[in-house]
Amino acid sequence: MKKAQVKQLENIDIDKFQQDLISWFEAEQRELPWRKDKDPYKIWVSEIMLQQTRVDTVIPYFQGFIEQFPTIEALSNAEEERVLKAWEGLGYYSRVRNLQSAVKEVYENYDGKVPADPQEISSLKGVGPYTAGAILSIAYGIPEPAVDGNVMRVLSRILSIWDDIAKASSRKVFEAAVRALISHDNPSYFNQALMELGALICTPTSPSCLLCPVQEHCDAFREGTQNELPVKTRKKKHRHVQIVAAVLQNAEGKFLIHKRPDKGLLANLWEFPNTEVIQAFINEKDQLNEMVKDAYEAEIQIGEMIGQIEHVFSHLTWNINAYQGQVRSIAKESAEVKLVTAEEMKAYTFSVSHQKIFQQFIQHIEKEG
DNA sequence: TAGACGTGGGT
DNA sequence: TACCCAAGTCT
Repeated sequence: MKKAQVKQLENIDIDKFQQDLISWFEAEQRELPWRKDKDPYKIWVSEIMLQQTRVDTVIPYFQGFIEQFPTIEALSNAEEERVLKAWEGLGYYSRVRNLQSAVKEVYENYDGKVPADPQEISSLKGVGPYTAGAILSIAYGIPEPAVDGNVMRVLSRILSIWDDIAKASSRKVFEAAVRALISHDNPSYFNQALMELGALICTPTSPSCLLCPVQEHCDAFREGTQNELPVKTRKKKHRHVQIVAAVLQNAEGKFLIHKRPDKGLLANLWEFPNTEVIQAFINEKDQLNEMVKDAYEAEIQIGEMIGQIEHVFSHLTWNINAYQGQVRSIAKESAEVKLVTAEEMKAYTFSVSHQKIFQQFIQHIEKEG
């Protein structure tokens, strides 16, 4: 397949291709908040948010985040709890913890300036090959490839590259192609145009080839193979986990919440007491009771079920049976285990799954009157 | 290298 | 319902 790729590269008029692509981008690019200036910090924030996330979803988060943390210094000095709160609902929460960690690194060791060196910027937490290339090209005009899913889709079609883009090893094939094609006059627009083309024209299903500014350069269009490319093997189906959870209140009406561990799923986010249901055990209420007694040294009374929730992650599904109940006593309040009022709870960051549990609780209360 | 890591939207 | 998809990175 490498031979074929080199062959297609030789068929391309690179100057014309760059010109057609960039002219189209200049005319058709969307107005996006992170395109207003070239502040490397803002470009960086936007690129992290955009990872595996739609533009429409990111826009309000980007604006709120930049408002709260407008500079490297501001983010560097912010409390993690506030930073997580600004990310609440965006998903892949390790992104923002890595971002803050990397921003601190830049603040302390790079005089507060995002490094313009490929090796230095790539050493920052959460900055992989795509993000490094995106920041270097967009903020600094350095001709480095920024290969994301769009770029692989677009170039697989233009150059007839049949490598499986689901495999990590394929990325370097596309990086080599970009290095051969990229405009050294305007690497920023070149990279952004490739991605914009993938988002607006060269879409995964039913691409708009008739509107494509680089149609004449596209091997897939010539061959009629645009619906077969890119090659992407499918993932295995994920597992389901049964969860029992409870919204518990003490006599004053305060809610018992718990901070998750600093590694793994939903790291450092807050949650309502819950545990995985082990089949070969007693009933689920008793299992939750045991967990709460062991982990929080609390005595609780679990009452009615308030709802059943299915929450789908990318790699697993939680089927949650949610209850309400009371906290009779608790020996160990701590930095990770707290009793808080509904108002105080708003300052804590919860995953969407646990927000759903609380919504069930509210609905149940309203229904009871 | 493949699986972990979120969420919401589309078919 | 059950996939797949969206500007990836880490382990």
